[in-house]
Amino acid sequence: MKLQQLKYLLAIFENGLNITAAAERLYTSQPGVSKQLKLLEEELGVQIFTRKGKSLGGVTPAGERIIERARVIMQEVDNIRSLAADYYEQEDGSLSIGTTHTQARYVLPEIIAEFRKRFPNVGLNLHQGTSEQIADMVQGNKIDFAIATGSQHLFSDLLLVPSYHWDRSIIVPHGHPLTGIDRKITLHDLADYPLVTYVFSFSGESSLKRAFADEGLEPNVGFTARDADVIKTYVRMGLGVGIVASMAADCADKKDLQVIDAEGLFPRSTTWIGYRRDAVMRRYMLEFLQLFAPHMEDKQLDDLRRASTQEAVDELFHDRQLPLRGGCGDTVTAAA
Amino acid sequence: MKLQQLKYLLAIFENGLNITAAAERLYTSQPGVSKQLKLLEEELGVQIFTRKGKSLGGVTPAGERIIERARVIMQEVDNIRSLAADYYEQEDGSLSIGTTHTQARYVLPEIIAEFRKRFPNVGLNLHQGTSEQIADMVQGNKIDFAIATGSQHLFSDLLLVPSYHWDRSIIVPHGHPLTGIDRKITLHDLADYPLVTYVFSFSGESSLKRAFADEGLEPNVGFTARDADVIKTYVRMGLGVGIVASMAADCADKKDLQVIDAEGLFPRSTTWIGYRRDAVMRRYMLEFLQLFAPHMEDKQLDDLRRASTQEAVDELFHDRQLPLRGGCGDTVTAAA
DNA sequence: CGCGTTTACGTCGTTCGTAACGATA
DNA sequence: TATCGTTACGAACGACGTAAACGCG
Repeated sequence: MKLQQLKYLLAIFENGLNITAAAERLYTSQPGVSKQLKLLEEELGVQIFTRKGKSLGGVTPAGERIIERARVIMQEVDNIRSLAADYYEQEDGSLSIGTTHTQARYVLPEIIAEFRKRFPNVGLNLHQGTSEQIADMVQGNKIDFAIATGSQHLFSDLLLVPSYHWDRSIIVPHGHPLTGIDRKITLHDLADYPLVTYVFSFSGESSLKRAFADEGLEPNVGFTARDADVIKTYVRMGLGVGIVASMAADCADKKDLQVIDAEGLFPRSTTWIGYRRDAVMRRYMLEFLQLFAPHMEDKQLDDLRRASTQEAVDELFHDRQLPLRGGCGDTVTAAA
Repeated sequence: MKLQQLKYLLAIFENGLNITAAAERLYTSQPGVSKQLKLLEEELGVQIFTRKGKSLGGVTPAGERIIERARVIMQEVDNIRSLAADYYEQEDGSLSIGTTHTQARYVLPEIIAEFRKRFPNVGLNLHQGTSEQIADMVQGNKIDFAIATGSQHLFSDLLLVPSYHWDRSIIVPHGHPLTGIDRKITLHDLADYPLVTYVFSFSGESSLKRAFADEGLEPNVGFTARDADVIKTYVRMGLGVGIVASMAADCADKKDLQVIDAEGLFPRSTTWIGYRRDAVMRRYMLEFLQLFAPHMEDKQLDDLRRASTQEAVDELFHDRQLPLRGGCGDTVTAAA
């Protein structure tokens, strides 16, 4: 058995049992991959894939279990490489982050700027998507970090570090009736207008809808979009009242949009950053983590390295104040 | 990086950083091992071992972590081989068991006889030792199963399956005063005589001493030995009253020794069988497990396969009756 | 000078890529 | 006939073992 054979095996599996495609991804010849697969199967004495004529048809039960194990092995091989590179004090490498639009657009820019300053030789890849798509990226081992809000159930392979809280903000065009109310806006006020907000996540229920339902109200959701910029565009066009993450209520928008703080109207959300529980983190990854969750002290970061279960991670933060991010993406204050 | 390099690395480490010894164990040439180590270090860009002149001096911090990971990898490689061999329906292989004298001498013989009948082509290795020695065997990955009583804390790498209970028996020469007592023997009765029993485990406290202490008595332990056969010999010589596991109060001894049941005098003990939590079990291993813990039904065996934490294993048995083993090694009855 | 590691080098087996072949839909 | 996997073969590479050199105690 050779590591290369296991690598080929995984590549074949991950390319839909197409040896040609796997060979291309591996930058090698197709007969080579074919042969190594055959050698592996011969050595083990089992078929890993069923054959449909000459094509691969499916994965045998033995194959499934072998693939599982091969995954662990390749992960550990990567870990050894990471470890070594870190001890070698090499500050190059690459960092792939899967995240949602709000984070990518309103929160990460300054963090990434700072990170680039500290690690100019680390390549950065930002992969944007829905929670589900990010979960897929995790599955395929495409990203080092996932950053999202809620949807914890999709990320059982990751350890999630709670990073900050945020509330929602209401955005309306200047002169909108809601701006005339001089007391605190209520859900009842909002229920009168068509709302423009985020597409509800496929999984997990919408905390927005729930907030209305708890007051016996039915929100009039006129339009949903995946990202705040689209929502703002439609709000500008007078299509409704926008409800977005406070971080997305950008200062720059105040020229043509009015931002109303909606703190207290909806449950506060918590954004987390997650990493594979079985992956070794390079030093620059730890630093990124600290940039993203700056409330973490060095000691906690160190404890985090040792934590291997979500419970252990939660334990580290359960009595901790997380920062609260407000408009313009700034950290406003510490939340209770 | 190659699997062979990792294998060599571990061999060097396990042979006290002596490359020559490692090469011999690997049935290969010493320069080959030396070279592969060097190549690995070069590829990773870190020293794994510190050098003392030309000899290896110690393990670097990076080396320690790399060795840890390499262990996992080699374990998974073994797992893949095991899996494959099982699917190939090969009923050969080998089974190494680490256990104590009592098990090896009084309990395992008939189990092993049955096992050999079912799997004549599986090589069997019985390694006998104290709990501590067995723990070392586990550490060095020398055994597939460990069988012992108590000492759970020594075996955190294993999943322990409780297998049966047993009580102690008192053995005395014929005509000993204790045989004249026609009520149930008490600890007070025993305290009058010098006792001959097992060497107390280094770790964990002696339940025997504790039982006496709970009644305000101080036992007069005259002599301790590691195994029941030695104890019996000294009891025959009139050196004291023997206290041994009931299984060891062999029927054959009744010619010259009298066996007095001590049920209730001392806390009941539980013998378990343990296997590495990260190892895949071959079919014959599962069957051995079932032979040793026959109260397990097929369904439980299947659940066991999936269990990955000790809690999950305990859960499977917490409302289960374990068999009770009595004199002559027979299973007497189900315990409450 | 013995012990253990590294270096040097010739041999042999393996991997790789190209090219040709075979099978399937 | 297009797609995909296997077989065949020569070139390049890498692993292994022997022999010899080196460093240390």
